[in-house]
Amino acid sequence: MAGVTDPTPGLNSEQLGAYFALTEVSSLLQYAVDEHLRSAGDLSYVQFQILARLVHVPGGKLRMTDLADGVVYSRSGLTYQAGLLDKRGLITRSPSPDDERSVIVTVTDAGRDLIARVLPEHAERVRQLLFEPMNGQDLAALSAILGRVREHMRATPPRSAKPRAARGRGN
Amino acid sequence: MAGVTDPTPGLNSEQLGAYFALTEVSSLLQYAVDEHLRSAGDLSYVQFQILARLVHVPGGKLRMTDLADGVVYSRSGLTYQAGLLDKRGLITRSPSPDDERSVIVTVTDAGRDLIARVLPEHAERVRQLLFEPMNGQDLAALSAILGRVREHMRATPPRSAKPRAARGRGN
DNA sequence: TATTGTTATACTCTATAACTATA
DNA sequence: TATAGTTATAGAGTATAACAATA
Repeated sequence: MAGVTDPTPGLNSEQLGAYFALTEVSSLLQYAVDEHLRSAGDLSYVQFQILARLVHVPGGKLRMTDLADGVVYSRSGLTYQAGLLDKRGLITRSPSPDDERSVIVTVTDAGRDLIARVLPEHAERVRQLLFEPMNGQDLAALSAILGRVREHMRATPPRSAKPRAARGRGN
Repeated sequence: MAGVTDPTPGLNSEQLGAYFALTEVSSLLQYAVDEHLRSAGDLSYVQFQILARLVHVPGGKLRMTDLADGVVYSRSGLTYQAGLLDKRGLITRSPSPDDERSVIVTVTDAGRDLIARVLPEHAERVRQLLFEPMNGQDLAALSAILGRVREHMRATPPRSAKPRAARGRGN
């Protein structure tokens, strides 16, 4: 490895390799999953995330802000996506009784049906691509490591952090 | 819908958790890295990838097709990005002497300088976000697992695989 | 004054298809 | 006929800023 890859400052070659592997794996996975969601349900990944979140939540209702918090979007981006889902009858939007400023998003039956129809194949793709070459030990290790990294990232605002909503305690 | 997370068909809850963790980690990492590359060098991640690839290759030259093979783009997408880099004087494009159909892309000194200027902080961000919460054992495990998954994914075309270039031996 | 959400707008990126030229 | 690349075009998605309404 001496001649081909010059040492990247701050990362040794093993770290660099792991970084690239992570990048490529998630990129390929994303690509495959996107394609499936679009062809099977005419959904972008973001739309799928929104619906899936709503389906997983008791009552199937969330405020726009809560949704925006989960997905990394700008408010306007979420409004745009919610508009598309609304137009297709997969969600409804109505003002919150508690706080007239807020908008409550609710999955419709059609939205639930769509997720139910799409999810099995989605999961199957993920299983086949990501988990097939792993044994139980691998899975446990990966979970532990990525879980820790996720916590770390959540607590490490990217240097110029706008103090948004109230994210954990990071501020 | 029994409890909070209903079991996703095809994925057990540990797999589901690992999948979400992977998604979120790479998404947050991507976000942070994108932001840095744009503010520090006015580069999108794709443009950075193109330049970095060229810098890493002896001679700093690659054919368009070779570049397109690395990045997942369509040819036209690559042409577009290369056009932007060309316009900024970071690469040059010239017909190949061997094959008049091909275009050889070459990094300019300005391109090298830009990468050299941007790379240290890029690496530092990655190190801080991704590797800080890992010990040597974690890194080794992650590398091994992701490396295996990557091989598996490369060899597993997403069901409707166009027989492109000549990718490994998959097709 | 701060928060929630929408709208208008402008921009980036990506893909498809048609096209040129070389092999 | 197949390959390499460009161009035209059209569409999706995102962010910013201005805005309205409520707390």
